[in-house]
Amino acid sequence: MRAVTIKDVAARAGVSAKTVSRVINGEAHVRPNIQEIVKRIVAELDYRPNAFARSLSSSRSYLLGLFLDDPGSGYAADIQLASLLRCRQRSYHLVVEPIDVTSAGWLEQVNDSIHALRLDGAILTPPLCDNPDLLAAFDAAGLPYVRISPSGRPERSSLVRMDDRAAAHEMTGYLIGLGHRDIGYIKGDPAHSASSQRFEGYLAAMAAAGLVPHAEHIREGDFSFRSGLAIADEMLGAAVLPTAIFAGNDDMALGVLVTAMKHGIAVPRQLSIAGFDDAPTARAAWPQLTTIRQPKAEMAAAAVDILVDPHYRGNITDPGYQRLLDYEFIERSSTAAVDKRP
Amino acid sequence: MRAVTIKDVAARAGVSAKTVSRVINGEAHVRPNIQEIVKRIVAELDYRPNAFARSLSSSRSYLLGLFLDDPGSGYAADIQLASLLRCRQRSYHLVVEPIDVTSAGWLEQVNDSIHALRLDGAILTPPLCDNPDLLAAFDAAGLPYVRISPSGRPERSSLVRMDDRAAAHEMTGYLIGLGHRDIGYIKGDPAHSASSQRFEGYLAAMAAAGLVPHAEHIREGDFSFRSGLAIADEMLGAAVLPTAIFAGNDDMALGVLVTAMKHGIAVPRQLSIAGFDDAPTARAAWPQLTTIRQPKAEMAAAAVDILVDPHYRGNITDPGYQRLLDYEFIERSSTAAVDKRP
DNA sequence: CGGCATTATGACATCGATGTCAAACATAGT
DNA sequence: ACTATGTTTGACATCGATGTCATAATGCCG
Repeated sequence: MRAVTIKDVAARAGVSAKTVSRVINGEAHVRPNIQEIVKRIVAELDYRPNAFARSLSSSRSYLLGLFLDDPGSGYAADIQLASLLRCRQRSYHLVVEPIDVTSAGWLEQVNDSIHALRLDGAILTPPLCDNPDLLAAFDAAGLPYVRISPSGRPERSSLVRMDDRAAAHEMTGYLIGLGHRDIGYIKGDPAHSASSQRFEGYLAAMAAAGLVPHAEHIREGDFSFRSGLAIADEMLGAAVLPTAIFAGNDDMALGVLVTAMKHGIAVPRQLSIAGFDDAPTARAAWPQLTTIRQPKAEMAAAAVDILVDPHYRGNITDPGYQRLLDYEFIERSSTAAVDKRP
Repeated sequence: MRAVTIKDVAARAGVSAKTVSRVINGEAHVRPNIQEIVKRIVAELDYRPNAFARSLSSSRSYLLGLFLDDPGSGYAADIQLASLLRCRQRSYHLVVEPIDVTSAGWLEQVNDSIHALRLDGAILTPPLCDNPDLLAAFDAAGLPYVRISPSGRPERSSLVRMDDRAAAHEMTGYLIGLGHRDIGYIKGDPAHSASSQRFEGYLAAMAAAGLVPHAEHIREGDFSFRSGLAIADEMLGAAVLPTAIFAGNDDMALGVLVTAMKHGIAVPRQLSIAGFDDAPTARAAWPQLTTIRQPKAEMAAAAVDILVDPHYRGNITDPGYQRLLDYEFIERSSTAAVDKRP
């Protein structure tokens, strides 16, 4: 029942443990025929290197940490799955670390993980990627990290993002193109930098079309379905209604959708609704939401790639380590040309 | 920048490394005043044991594996988060392993994880917990595992579950109590044993009330929103409509809800809809779904507790290692007394 | 105060891999 | 044939903790 070790393989193959190690790690300087023999024995014995022993001696852990703020969200799930799969391809493992910055001692917990597990790298999702204390802890530990969609400071670390501003600009332009002039906007959680970037895109597009947003039709939510519900309830109960509402994410857009139904407002005939994120529920809703697809899987995979890249350490300013990925505009049935009839 | 090791602590405290080890692991036979000194030095130097070294020498990895079939689902997210938090409390770490049993070489991948990481235990979620190949792999490796809601074979391993049958029975009884007689049922994915258990509960409750289900109103979906949509579309387009539909999970129930809206059928006045799971979307929908809350977090935590219990190894038949947790019936607004008017 | 059980402590081997370095071997050039 | 150079190979130390076991210190008793 004892596990097979490198020595067993070495003995059986008639070579030293070091040579087996060389073959396994694809190092140079091993005669081809010996390589073959070793590989055969490895397969025969079903040998698998012990990750702990390897980490201990090589001081690499082959472990990446994924730090999440809200692990229950669909966003987190997508990022996690994609990173996991990419890690597997690169024979790394992923350790998921949900962080609750409101709990006492959270920083201590982060340090525990970093040091006990000797992580080789970390992936930070919003809004953690903008938390100065957290970044300081990583810097102090000398742990390389990649931020996904951070708010700024590109010089601080490598990062992976999409252009939220441009996407929101495009969506707003699309609504304007449909003939909408009074377009409401629901901002997201101000803790997320994406919220302001998206809002800026909206404002810029409105300004470019010479439109002035109706003050009552610009609100701030927190990215939750619930906040979408509440805000829409106020907005749709008022005297003057917008003909379109652009929400900072799909969850809030769905809140608007449900509220519109409750108020007997037909979507998209009387009200167009646009979201952001392409959450699974965006497709599940009826009518399906027009939205922006974030390249979440691609961002996660790119983050892993950067961290495991052997040339990576240190040179974060290399443009290859500052990736901008493409979003996708998705037109579905929650938006339509403005209804001209009185 | 070199990390602090146990030797550093030992030297500074004027004791041997072994004594430091004893203090850290709370072993007996260390004089109280020495314990204090060591603890002080540990804090001063901010020492943290290297998990790899510890695992290597103790042949315990302090790692638990969570094996998931559909990592994107809300169910998976809930289980994962709860296990993660409990692992942290017990100073274990969790490695999440999504398994795609349709992909080639999945079993090989599982074996890799088991052996390379030397997992101390595994948590299996449905439907993986019923996969004979997977269980065989764990047994062969001598890896203890806890199954969450398995279909049966309680003698095979310790397990944690709730009574799906009783819950479905209760829900059906509740609908009957509201005056419903023609209650449709949408079965879940037959690969999940919960599907049949819930269906049995439904059948038993109907039989107990002397009701015979309308053959056309019993269908089989696959737990997806989409399948709920399709099935409801057929059922609600027919001549004879049920007055209530009980779906095997919330996603399908939501499909029914959306379809009812599309057909202009008022919920719950003309049609009562009940779900199962208490998915987040069940509360988000409008009207909110009447459903059954599964004790997912409690099940996950219990699974972790069992695995890290030092008395655990082997004696799986101990009743403490076969836990049945309580579900909760949640009445919301998608169900109502049957409308007597013609 | 001596004898004996018990507690406290540390020296040393060990877990299973990789890093270092020197020795053995091969190849080419003169 | 004899260096000079480069390629293969393995012995041994090492990573940082814990397990084992021998020994030192202590406590208790008559």
